[in-house]
Amino acid sequence: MDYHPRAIEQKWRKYWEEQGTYKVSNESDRPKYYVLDMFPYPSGAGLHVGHPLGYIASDIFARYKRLKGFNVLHPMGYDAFGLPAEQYAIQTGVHPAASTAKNINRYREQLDNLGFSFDWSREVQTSDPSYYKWTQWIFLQLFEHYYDQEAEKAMTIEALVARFEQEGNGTVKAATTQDTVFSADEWKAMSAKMQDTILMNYRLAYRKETFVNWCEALGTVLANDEVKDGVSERGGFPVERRPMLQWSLRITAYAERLLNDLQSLEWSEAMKKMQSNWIGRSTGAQLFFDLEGFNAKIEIYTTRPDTIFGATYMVLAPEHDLVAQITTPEQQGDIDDYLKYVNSRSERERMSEVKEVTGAFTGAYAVNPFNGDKIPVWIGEYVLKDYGTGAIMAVPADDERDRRFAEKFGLPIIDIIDKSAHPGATIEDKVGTMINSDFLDGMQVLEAIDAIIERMEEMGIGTRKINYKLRDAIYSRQRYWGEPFPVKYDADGVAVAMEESDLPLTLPELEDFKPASGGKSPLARAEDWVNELDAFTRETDTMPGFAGSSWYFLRYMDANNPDAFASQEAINYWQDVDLYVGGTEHAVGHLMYSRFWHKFLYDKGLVPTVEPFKKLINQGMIQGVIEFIHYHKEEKKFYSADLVTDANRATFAEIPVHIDYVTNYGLDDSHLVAEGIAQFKAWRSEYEGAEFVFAKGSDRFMTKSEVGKMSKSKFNVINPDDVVDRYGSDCFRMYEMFLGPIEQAKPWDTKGIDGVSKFLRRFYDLFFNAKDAFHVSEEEGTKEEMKVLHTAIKKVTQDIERFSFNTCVAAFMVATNDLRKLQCNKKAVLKEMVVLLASFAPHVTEELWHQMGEAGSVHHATYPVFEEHYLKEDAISYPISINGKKRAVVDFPSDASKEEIEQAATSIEEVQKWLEGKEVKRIIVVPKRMINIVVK
RNA sequence: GCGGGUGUGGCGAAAUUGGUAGACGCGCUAGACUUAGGAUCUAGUGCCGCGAGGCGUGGGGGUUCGAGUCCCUCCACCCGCACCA
Repeated sequence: MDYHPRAIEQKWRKYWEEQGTYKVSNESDRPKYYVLDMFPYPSGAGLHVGHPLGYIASDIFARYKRLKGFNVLHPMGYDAFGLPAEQYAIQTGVHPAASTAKNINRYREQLDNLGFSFDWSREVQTSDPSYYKWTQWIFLQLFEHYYDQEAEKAMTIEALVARFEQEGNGTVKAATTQDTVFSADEWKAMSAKMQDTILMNYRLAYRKETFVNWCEALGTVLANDEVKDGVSERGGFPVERRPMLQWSLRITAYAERLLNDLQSLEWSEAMKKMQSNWIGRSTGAQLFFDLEGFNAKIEIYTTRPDTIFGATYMVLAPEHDLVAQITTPEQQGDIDDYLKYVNSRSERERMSEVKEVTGAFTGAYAVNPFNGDKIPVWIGEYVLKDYGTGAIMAVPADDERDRRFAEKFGLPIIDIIDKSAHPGATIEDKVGTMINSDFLDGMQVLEAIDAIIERMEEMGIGTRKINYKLRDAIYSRQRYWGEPFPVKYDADGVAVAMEESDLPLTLPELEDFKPASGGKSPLARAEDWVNELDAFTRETDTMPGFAGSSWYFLRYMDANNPDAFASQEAINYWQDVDLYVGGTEHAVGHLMYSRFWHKFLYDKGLVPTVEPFKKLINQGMIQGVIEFIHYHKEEKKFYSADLVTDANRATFAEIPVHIDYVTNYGLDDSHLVAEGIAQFKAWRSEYEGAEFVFAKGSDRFMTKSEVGKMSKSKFNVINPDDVVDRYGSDCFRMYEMFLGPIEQAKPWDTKGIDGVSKFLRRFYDLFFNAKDAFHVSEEEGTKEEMKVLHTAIKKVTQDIERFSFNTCVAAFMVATNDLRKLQCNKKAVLKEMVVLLASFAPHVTEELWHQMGEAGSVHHATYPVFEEHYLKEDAISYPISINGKKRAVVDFPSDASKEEIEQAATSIEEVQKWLEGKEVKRIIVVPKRMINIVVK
């Protein structure tokens, strides 16, 4: 019987939809399991074959868990706010909502074509007001909370205000940028605006001045990668770093918990490492240096307080507040020049030219608190404003960067650590004996660190301090297509939260999506909307992309709830995501923010778990193959790739060819035949007359293949729909899994798909007799058949559990080939095979399930049980011992006669006899493997 | 520079705790059936060798009766971070 996947697949997809086969309830006595994919941004390009890899893997796992008896939540939705739709709107005038809706429809069609078991009744779209109402709501919660470091959790601003009224802020230990202390009376005496300013220093969502790349000529803020050589990439206008008032989220308050809780997660080590590096915890000391002639101190952070006797200069970040105050008149010119230079450089340039040493002397001197030495104070861009205190003590003897700086500017270097006992230690290794360091002399580095911190604390000039690289997240975007802030400002500019009952605050309609003047969001042009409230104006910035995606996994639990972001019953039932599948590109963005929001909601008692994503699998990217042909620029002819040599390569241009024209595309043997050449000429009419020089002695025209991203501009996008049309989605799903390990990046190569296609046909054929009629026998399976079945059950189950889907497909192939050889048509065996295969090939298994006359859906069946006795190699063990030392065991098949065993045993003894006189060192017998006799 | 990973046939890749390296698929070879074969089926296929046999998991060294797997070292490629004091 011929296998016609398209007809079968359409039939069952319709059936599933009608039957609501994949609808999942929040009430079940089955154990819950939550399988989640990172939801896509619906781009205009649609899906290519690389996108579904993770979705297929998670779908297989979700189906497997369902068959195993779990109530499985497996939803899908769209991260629908984003820049591309807005750019498209600016160019074409098409409203982002319209283009997004169109793209979502296209995505849905493509996803539906692959037979996923999503429960679409729970679909979410982050740009839908009924969804972003709750994004705004969570933002307001962040706004109304601060982080209390004693309670180690978020607490309300209301409670904070109450404490300020009682005792001021001196006793409050909080994550804050508030650096002055006030009493209760002082607090009460403050103006509302003043109080608001102070509270902003505590709120988890707060407004502050942040440095951005400002382009005056374009009237907008530019992202780092839009700035090149200090000018805008578009237009070449000057760009400066300028502070702007922006919303931020105080994620740093959660740094310690975000770091500590990593260890409980089943994520790859690489992923956890990326997160912990991003958080970047370090321990050290914070201490003050007096400034000579000023009533001010420089506060610095160092992980190496032990090296303080080698501190021969200090460096402030160029943006440091003290710079203006302490610069001497003689140095003012130098400093101004330097600041001008620094401002002209984007953050990216500062990062990319790490090796270059720059700086300027302020003319001021600090005083070493331990020996009274005068230390010159410099500024330099290698000291970052946002890390530590934005100021360092420089120890050129023990820090690579400080040394380069000292060498360039001729500053003194004092050796303070003797590393002669540690050959091979680098300049920054914390080993060696202290020298030239007063009371630290003779100590080892690690004891010296402790000793000096103790001394500093006694002297009251410094403290032990933990620092993080993690920065607060800037949360404002000057864009239209994002969530509006549910915040209004009074005449004093005090931010006031909107009432929950007024949410959602929806986006106003606009026709022009270009940024407004002064770097403002296009929303600023919706004046009616901005000013529609008496005595208040609205915030015109919108939230960034990660806002909506930081909590969507919770919405799926109760996606249509109008009264809460999800009901407490739903959240308590589903708890958290058991398996999360997505790309590594979100390692520190989305995954960090989601963990942060989740922890905040946990503090509020709104979610029962500390972490949102228990287990994480990162699927590798599927790349494309880019095919080039060689064009001889002078002769104006195309040459087959084998004719291009290193010697003549320069005379050729490489022209990308649409892969549809290439036969056997892939890494070897890809070529154009006459038809492909005709297609190419029709496509690129400018080459219509060009001659093609073929490979030697062949009718082939070789191309050059390269692995790269699939993209429209490389003409190498493979649309899954085309593959599905030809082979069916069961085949496509299995082939994607068969390509290789799920976490590994690999180029797409359609060539091997025939193998999987063949497998499916053979599997299907098992159910048909020689006359092509459906026929399965009611007889019991033979011992041999049952062994094949149970080998498959065991292997497939193990492999699914460890996400080794490629070997799983191989196991299906082996079993099918074996059953074919056995000419097995026993229902008892085949029915189990159908269920086993159902997660991978949902359509054909459903078809066969029904053909066998089984009731309901195969996807509600019970996963086959593996019974060990079918696999057991019945064996008798016969122990032998040699030289009284090693004990070994030889296994014989159970049908071996006693005589055979005796004989084998004697033969071993005979070998032993034969070996007499020689010293047998050892005999190792590995059961069913080998006998290894070692003679000395 | 730092951190993480990878390296196995012509290709994609397998290989529980160290135990017959190369499962499975592609490709290739031969054959069968066919008007035909880019269909299907059967057999073969790591390399060298007629053979017996030898050699084989990036290179070199080590531990072990035994190493793709463990240790040291070097090389190549990929990914992430990048002046974090």
